[in-house]
Amino acid sequence: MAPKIVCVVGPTACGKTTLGVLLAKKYGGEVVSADSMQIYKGMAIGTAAPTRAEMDGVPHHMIAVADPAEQWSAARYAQEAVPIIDGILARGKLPILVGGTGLWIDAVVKGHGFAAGCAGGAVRRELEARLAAEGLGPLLAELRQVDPAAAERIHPADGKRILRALEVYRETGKTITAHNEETKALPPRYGPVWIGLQFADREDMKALIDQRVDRMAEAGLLEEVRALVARGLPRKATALQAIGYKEFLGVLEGTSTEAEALAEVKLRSRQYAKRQLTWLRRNPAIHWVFWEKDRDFARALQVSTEILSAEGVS
RNA sequence: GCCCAGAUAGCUCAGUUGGUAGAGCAGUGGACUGAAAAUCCACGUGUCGCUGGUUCGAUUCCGGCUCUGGGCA
Repeated sequence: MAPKIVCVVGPTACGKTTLGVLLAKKYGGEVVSADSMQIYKGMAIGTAAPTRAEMDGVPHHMIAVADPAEQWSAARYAQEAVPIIDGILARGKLPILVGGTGLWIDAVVKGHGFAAGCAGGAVRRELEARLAAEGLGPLLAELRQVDPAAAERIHPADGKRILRALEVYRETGKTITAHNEETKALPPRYGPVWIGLQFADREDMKALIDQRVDRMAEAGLLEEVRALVARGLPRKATALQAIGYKEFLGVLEGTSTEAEALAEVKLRSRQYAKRQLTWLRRNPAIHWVFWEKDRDFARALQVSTEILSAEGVS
């Protein structure tokens, strides 16, 4: 029987952090963050990483543990998060996975292993160079040769996935299609109880996102970005792809005003939240807690408690 | 007050040599197995400012009006 863990999910700004802490305190748990940007150091403001005060004495893992110059991946995350979760279980405590990066959570919960190959690897670099030189056509044709199923499944414009499919074949001699099938058959690592937070009205979510972005700016997002850049972070670093950072970089470089950047960050955050929802909606196991106008955490905790006891967590 | 230019999708605009219109952005939905805050896909009816006129037919041409820019007073 896979050990029980709790997963708190939902779009950005929906209150995952707060509910995670409340649950941890109630159940004697520890929070493991599953956030592809909070993982990096020096990005607390723009990623709305929990502060000391917000953590409220609850141990948090996988936040600000990575050098922003590095590029982390779902695979690397899972590699590091799984032992931490197992450690929490071994101490007789409840692991609470809290985060907005769906793929990362799945990578931990499911039996998934990722096939070999990684960003910056020789094969990847070679394929990227070919993509730049020849365009997608030849790569897609090659994929059709080695893995017709993948060529069929992946959209012909999705360069990233075509590239990865080819990479897997080159690195392992096995198709990504075969790899996915094998990995799908693996038993799940954990027995997750999914709690999803979401606004009943999209407008309320928008209002809260706007408010939160304004607060980030007040809290010194621009200075945070400046500090990252001052450390010599390369422009195309994954960490600088984070919403808020790439836009405020423009302010530092003089290509946009702070007001423009602010509006852009709000917009991108909204679109990001929508993508997160699309990812989560296909997971039928999630128990959704819908916020009305305001986020009523007492009620959310109450509902979560009922869900957890129904699922046998105590 | 006069002159000029605009007024078309939520926004910015294109267009129709007269046969009721289409891009980008936004929005909505979707995909997603080592970049995932990434990457990619699908979805376009709106009194074509109002009102007269010409016309078989006007969003398109003509007149008037309203509003918005800019200029002259």
